[in-house]
Amino acid sequence: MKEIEKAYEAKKYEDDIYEKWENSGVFTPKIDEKKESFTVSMPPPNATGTLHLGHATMLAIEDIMVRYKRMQGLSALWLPGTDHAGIATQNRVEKNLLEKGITRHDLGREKFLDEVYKFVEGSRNTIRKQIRKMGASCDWTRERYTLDEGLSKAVREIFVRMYNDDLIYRGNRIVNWCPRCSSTLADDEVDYKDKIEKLYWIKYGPFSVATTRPETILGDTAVAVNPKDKRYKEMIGKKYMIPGVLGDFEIQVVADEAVDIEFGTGAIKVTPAHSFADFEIAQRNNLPMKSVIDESGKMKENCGKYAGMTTLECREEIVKDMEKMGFLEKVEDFNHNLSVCYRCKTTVEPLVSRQWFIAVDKPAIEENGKKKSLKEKAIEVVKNGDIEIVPEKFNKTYFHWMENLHDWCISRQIWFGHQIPVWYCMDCEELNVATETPEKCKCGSHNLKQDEDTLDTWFSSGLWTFSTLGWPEKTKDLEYFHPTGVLETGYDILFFWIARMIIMTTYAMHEVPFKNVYLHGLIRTRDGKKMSKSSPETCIDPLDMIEQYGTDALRLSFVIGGTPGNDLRLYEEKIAGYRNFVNKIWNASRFSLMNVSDEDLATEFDPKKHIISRADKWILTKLQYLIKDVTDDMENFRYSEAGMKNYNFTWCELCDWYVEISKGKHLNPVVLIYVLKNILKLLHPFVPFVTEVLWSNLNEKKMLIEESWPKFNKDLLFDKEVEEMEILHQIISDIRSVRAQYSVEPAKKIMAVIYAGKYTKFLEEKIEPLKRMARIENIDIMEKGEKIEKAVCIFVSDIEIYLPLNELVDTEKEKSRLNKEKENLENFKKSLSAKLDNKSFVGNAPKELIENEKKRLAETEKSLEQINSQLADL
RNA sequence: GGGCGAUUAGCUCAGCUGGUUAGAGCACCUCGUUUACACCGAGGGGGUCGUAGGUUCGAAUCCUACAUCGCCCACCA
Repeated sequence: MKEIEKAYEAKKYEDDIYEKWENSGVFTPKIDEKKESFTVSMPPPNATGTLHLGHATMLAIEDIMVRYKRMQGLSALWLPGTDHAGIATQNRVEKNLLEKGITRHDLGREKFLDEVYKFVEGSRNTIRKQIRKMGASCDWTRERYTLDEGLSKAVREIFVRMYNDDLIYRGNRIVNWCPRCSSTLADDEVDYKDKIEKLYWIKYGPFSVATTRPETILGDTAVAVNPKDKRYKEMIGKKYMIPGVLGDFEIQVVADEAVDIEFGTGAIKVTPAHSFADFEIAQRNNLPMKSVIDESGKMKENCGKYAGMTTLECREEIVKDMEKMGFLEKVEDFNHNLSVCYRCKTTVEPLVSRQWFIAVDKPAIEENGKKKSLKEKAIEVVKNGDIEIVPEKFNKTYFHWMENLHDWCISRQIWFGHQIPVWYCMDCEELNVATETPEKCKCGSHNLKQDEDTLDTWFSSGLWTFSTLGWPEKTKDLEYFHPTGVLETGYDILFFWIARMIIMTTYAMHEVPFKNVYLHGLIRTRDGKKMSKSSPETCIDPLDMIEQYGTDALRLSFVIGGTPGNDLRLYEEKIAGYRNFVNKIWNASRFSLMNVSDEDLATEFDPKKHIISRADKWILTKLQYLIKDVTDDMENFRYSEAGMKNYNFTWCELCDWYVEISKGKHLNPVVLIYVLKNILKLLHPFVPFVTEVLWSNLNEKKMLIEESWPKFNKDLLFDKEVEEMEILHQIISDIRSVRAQYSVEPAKKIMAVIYAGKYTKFLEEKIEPLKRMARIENIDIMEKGEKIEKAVCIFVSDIEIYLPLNELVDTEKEKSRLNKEKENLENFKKSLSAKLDNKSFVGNAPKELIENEKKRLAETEKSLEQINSQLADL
């Protein structure tokens, strides 16, 4: 006999429970060769971050996976960490400094980095606390950070290996350059913005060309036309002097397939150094390159009077000048996709720069005597099923992206990150690529200078699954926990991260980083818009929701009603609804605890001894099917389904029926507690806090988190009793329904006469709950008997129930009620007979289905008979 | 331009390999302090499963076209 509080107040318990888990060491799995391992690498939140809905979703889903596997007896490791997020973090700190009027250059590299480290340390602690708030059962003893010594070592090691394998090279190539960040951007770090711009038509010697960027004329070295274009056939290969604003300049005419004959004049000006498409044309045609824009987005010295202007200023000036000089033919509006930096939204300036690249197309990985490129290997492991993506539809997206991947530019001109492990000799031309700072150059000189650039953040996070386990050392962790089980994250970083991990891991480890990829959708507002902090009325702060409704409720709202890869709309009522459910679990337990003794709690359930009633058998059977279904759903990543089934069982079956029937002398403490313990286990991965608090009241030795997942037990299936119980449910529901239709006050007790046929004995046993739940004063149960006057009649299976409501009975109302029922049944009967009369159906459909339909038809006919007979008497 | 997805009750969504008289939660209506829970209980209304064809004995589920919405990728001067 215990009494717990009337309502569950999450706030009171959550922090204590988390501390208890963490201090107990359950989050830290042991390396046990007898056990299978299961690893999840936590997608490292940015070091700048505070918890947002994306993190919260990821943490909820991953925690469900990990708790489930842990309860299944696997050695489950969930490895947490943070990402230094080079550009994002540096921008953040620069912004903070700018408020004080300081730029990073004022401080210099070292002092600036100190500022960054200080900032990062603060925000890392914030995010650590917030991850705990979500109930994440991750192993904090193994926490990693991309700039840890170990991980940095892994980064340098990989760099050196790839360099030695000729997979990393330095080249002059066109890159996306963000003048604000003063750094290159990878292709997928560029966003596009629709914008209407001016398209200028320019008289260009013998040609007429169009451009949205007249300032690039200063860097033109060619005109390209389509080789099939007859208009320019004669001109291909020739050189022309073109009169321009700075005097005549020379171009040559080349033929290239990339030029569209239909568009404009069919001739384009080529600026190899400042356009991706033009760069490629130049490469194919061996064109000279003329760079006219520098890295701050200003015109270079070779631009005469325009030197020093920004590109926009220059554009304005040059247009004016061209107009004066008669080169401008026309100007029109043009819908253009402007490339902008994904971090700061500054317009990207394509320019040629000397950068480090990873060669993705170069044959490198040797297998069975055949060499495959990084790309080929990364495609192969998904194609052959070594990695399975959930949902499957993302396979296509992945292949498409991978197949179109260009060499990956990995150098960034920012200070915060892993500095490139290359030392240039100031005395000779030699490059020294090494994992540690070399003492001297191969030539003997000590005059070495390390490359100023840092590596792309995704370079280091690409190593995440194995660098966090100790690689390049051959650690026991690495051997036991790698490859990891599932990589779970939002679909928006499939390319950024997952693709990179697959590339880097298949290269370094010769194995996949993970067996499964589970992609969750994005969280949206009720209207399907992106959650953004700029609209606080629809934007939900997870921490605020935890404060109000508890972590468990929030977790459920991420999981139930969503499917992998599809966006999920979230709003407060939803979370409140799950808070109600959490409270329901609490109260089902509260009821149980109030009605059992310590002795009952200590008694181990023995089916032979403790099963008493049909209700016991019914709930035990339902529980078995639940265990089976939920386990199956968990194995197949159907967390929403699993959660919903738990929800329905708890609320509708356990609370609404079993507990209700149990009230009074029918209560069977041992079975009730057995069922309760099992449902708490099944619910635990979803709502860890409330279930653990409740568990602590059950006098168990172990914590719930350490318990084993329930197993399906076919000895606890009692299908006959389930059928009988369902009849009882039906009778009670129908009586309640009639009471409501006749507006019989709930307080008023009525009489009932039941002719129960073969169910007589069963219903006699259940007379007490039947009276209580249908609010009946007196019930006469007989096998059969005469029809009763002035009574409402209900039929359930072949049981006849009479409710003598006397003066309340309204013959017309009864007629219409019965007629409606009759119509339903007749329609149903019609469709069943039509099916069964159809020879093709009988010939083709499975036997069980046909048998079942026949049975249903017989039942329907029986009910119709009863109703007709009743109608005849009215 | 290429690809992917969505369209089921007023709202948010389930419905896994085709066989349910189409489900849930919220909202709505009626009633209700009964040995847990008003963060509750009981009862109820509400859907020709986007449209049009097709495959099949049988389609919300498979195929085709169309419509509407959304996302991703590419990009042209």
